Amino acid sequence: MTNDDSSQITERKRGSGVKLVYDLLRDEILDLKLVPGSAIDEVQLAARFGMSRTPIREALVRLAGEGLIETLPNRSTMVSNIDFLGMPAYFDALVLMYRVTTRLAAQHHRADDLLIIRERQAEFSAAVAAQDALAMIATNADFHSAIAAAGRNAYYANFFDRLLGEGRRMLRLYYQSYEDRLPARYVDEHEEIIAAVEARDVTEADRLGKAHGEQIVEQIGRLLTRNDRLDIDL
Amino acid sequence: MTNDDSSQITERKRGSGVKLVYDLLRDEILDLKLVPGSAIDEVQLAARFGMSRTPIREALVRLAGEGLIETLPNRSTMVSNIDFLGMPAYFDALVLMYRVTTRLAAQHHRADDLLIIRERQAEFSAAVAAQDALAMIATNADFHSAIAAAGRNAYYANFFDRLLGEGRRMLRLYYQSYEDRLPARYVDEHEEIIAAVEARDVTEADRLGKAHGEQIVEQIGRLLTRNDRLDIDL
DNA sequence: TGTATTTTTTTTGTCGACAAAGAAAATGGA
DNA sequence: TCCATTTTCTTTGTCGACAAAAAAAATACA
Repeated sequence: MTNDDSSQITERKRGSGVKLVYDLLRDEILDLKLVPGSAIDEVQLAARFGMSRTPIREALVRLAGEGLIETLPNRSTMVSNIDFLGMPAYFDALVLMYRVTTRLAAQHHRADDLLIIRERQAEFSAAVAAQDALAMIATNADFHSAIAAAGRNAYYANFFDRLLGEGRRMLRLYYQSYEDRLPARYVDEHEEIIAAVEARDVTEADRLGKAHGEQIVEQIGRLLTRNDRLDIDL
Repeated sequence: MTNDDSSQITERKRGSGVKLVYDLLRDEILDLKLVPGSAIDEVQLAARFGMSRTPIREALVRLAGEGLIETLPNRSTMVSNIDFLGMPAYFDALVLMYRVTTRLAAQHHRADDLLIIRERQAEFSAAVAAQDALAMIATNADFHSAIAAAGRNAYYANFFDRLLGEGRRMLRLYYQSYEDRLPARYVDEHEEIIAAVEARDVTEADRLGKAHGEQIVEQIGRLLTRNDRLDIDL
């Protein structure tokens, strides 16, 4: 069981609590362990983590800042719903960022960037081999995040990270249904991207980034049109 | 003294305090009333606003989430420094967003969007006429934010808003030196943009957005190379 | 039985207080 | 006088408690 919460009330370092709660909650939201629309109770979380409501609250504020939870004034805070109506806009932004970050990585990457990128790709590849859907999704996001970091534009990288986070939830929907269908293809595409980046072939990097993004978008779109009975309310 | 804080301790509605502090602090940061690098004291703010540290803290957490303040663990939190080293990256992102949002506005705007955009343009024009530098900067950002909103892509709009916010600080530096130099030109350019958006001329909107962005970038660049003795530490 | 009103419950927003973590100041020794 | 160590001071991080708001339940009335 991954969700074993026999939380021993261990001594925590001052200030580490917020990050702990934030990271865990963020992961649970992005992995859809916390269903969109479900309520979040502060006191319950406080009990679960063995701490006061204050640090919990701070973590929630940060999550709200990223749009991962929504907080009705004076009333319950809940996990944000996936904005299906906004998906065209999302995909538009995502593909553009795929292009821009890959292109910039080809231009500005340094030697050690490639090491990190290859590491992420190895992790992704391992997750695919292990058929671990959750790990695939997370490591895929990490891979592209590393590409963005190599592009040396913090503004794009931040924005892209946010998009990838939101994307994790949609990909989770995807892999819930089609489980281990064609991720091998993504491994190959990642390899191509790495090659283009290493060769500093900006045009090719741009093309591959665009193709990779549109690929994913198309897959998700196909899922949503074929299997539109989701256990999540719009 | 602009900072006259004879704050009468008036009754506030529950939950309004955070927004109050957040908005005011954000404005003060973006207008450079709070100097980058200067320390922020929670108890002082609490006294100033006549409330407890808790809502102050929440406002600070949100500001930190947007990168407007930085918080050293256990030690003072301070207004974020302007990242001059990252300026090329910033300008790159800014110009791209000028293009994308203007282009999308031309595609997707609706009738009432234009009303709002014209309103913002009127406010900007008024600020220029009144030679009110701070108002010029703020209303200029509002104008482009309205354009982005008309583009109907919340992801771009959010990102662009963040960039424009950061830009307000740099523009503030600009107008501190060159005061009321050539904003009239911007008014005209805004009018051209409005016309292109209204005509749904995507190509022209893209071109104008790009030109407008590069214009501003060039201005700031010229300032920084000519007058590099800033009263702000890197 | 159905609806309006009151009461209770639940959950958030705010507060004051205290402990921890550094930084600054004070002390002591050479 | 200079440096190391201890002490004080400042500022944050966390806590438990209480009040406000809204929802849910209970009550009263037709």
